[in-house]
Amino acid sequence: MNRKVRVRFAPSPTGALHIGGVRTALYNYLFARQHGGDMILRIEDTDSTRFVPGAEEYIIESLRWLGIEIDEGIGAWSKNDKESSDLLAQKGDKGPYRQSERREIYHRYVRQLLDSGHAYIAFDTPAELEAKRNEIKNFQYDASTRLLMRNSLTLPKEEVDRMIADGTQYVVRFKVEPDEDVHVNDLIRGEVVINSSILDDKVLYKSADDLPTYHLANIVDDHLMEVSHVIRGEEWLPSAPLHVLLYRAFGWADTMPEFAHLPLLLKPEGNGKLSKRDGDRLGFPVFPLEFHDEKTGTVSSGYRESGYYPEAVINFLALLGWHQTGDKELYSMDELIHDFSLDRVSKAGAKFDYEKGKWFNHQYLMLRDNELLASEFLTVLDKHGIDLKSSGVTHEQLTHIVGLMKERVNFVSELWEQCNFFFVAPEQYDEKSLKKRWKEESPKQMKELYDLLSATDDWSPEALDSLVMPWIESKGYGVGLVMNAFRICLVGAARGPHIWEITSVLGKAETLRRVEVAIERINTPC
RNA sequence: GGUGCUAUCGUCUAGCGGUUAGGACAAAAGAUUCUCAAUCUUUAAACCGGGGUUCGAUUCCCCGUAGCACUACCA
Repeated sequence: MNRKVRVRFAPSPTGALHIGGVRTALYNYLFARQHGGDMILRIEDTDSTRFVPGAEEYIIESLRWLGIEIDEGIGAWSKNDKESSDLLAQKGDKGPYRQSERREIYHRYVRQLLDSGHAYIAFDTPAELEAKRNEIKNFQYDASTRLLMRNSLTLPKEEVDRMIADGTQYVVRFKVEPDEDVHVNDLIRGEVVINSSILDDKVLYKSADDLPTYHLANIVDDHLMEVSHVIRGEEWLPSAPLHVLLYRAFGWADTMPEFAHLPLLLKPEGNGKLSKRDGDRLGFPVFPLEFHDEKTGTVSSGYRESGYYPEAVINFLALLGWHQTGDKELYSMDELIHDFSLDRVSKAGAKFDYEKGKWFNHQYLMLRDNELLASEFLTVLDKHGIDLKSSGVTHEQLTHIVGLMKERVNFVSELWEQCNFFFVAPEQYDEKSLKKRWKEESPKQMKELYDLLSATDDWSPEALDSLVMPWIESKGYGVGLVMNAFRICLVGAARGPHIWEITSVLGKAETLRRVEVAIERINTPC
């Protein structure tokens, strides 16, 4: 079948888009781009009771942040766009792309199924169904039980018509013919066969809100929107045979899309698939962007706000369930588009390894230009109340500092705790470092060092090094002891970059001042 | 309970009948350094079990086991 590749990402606006959904979107996108096809975003809001305001905007904003473009549907955008302002703009001639706006279309197709005898009307109330479930073990609404129920198969036509006219609530159910092996060809798993007898007569439409259910809407829309490949989570695999049956019932079997069911993202610890609630419980984000739930008033952390770069999230996610032959780990979006293939997607679920996500961010942070990092760090400094000018650090120095320190952090925000001493003098001195590095003779040595340093005017790292090192040797002091005590004076702890890098940024006056303060403070315990 | 999917180091995975079973994250050790990191080197770490098929199975088939998913008028 040689038709144009068209895929869709079809989330429900029931809250924040979670990271598993992001990966599904990503795989769809990669597949579409690789084949020169279209990526459609469709909103599946057929459950009116679960709609969450703002969820659509959230989904689209997330995809934009990550660089997953949408060619058609809600929120269409491309990287070449100049910041299109309307987040929810629709694009494409197969719309509307929001299922709640497609009622008339679904009416038509429900009618078709009813007329062709593939579906029937059922009046059983939720309470009645519940009663049946209690009465009959493993009750299922199917060929073996449908004649026991209140539906258009068992009730006289006049009564059915009358009830509908009276406004009695009803649903339309799909009439599954029993005992037929339904074959589903899955691009990742191969052929899956399920006997139709285990399928129930799924509800396709509910009169209560005049909306179809997922199953009906999904098939009708994929057909009308000429979707060529359905790439979705594995949780849909059990209902894939039902979908095949629906395509057949509509007479669309020959243009049925191909299916690919993706392995699930699993919890890092214990069992089960990664859920929305796992995030802050386990200490990592499960959402791309921070999410404010207005109903519960809770805030869930997001990758963006946690300091992740989108390219790190993309790279990390791409490799959770897909891997090319070989050892390559770092992939740009373009490389992913080039290398991705559905037949190399793993079949088993992948535990979500958050630690590796950090490592990916570390990689991308190190690749980042120092100037850019410096400007990012500036906003972190600002949050800590640091103003570059008053701290006496120049922009050149900041860029230099960032360059020195970037390889030791995973996030820009971590830069603060690694190098705050460049901007503020230590308030207190680290207990452990003192114990190990500040000996009885340290105050005296520091005093001598103070005198030595005050006498010089050449403050370059090289000059200081060739001044101090021979001095230590001539005095017979331990290099480690002197340098670490010195470090404690300047930093407040035994950490940080090379000591002359620190003195060079601090300058002579500040360096001497810190030594002076330290000698006094450390000797007078309070 | 029923149905389906899945199964290589702790984790993500490479392997597509014959390999010392490879890489990465995490872990440990060492090197380096004035410190902490980073870096480099090294180490430890896996084919779920049982049957087949085969000269030969991690690889193919079956069974078992385990994990997961689904089993709504939710998607």
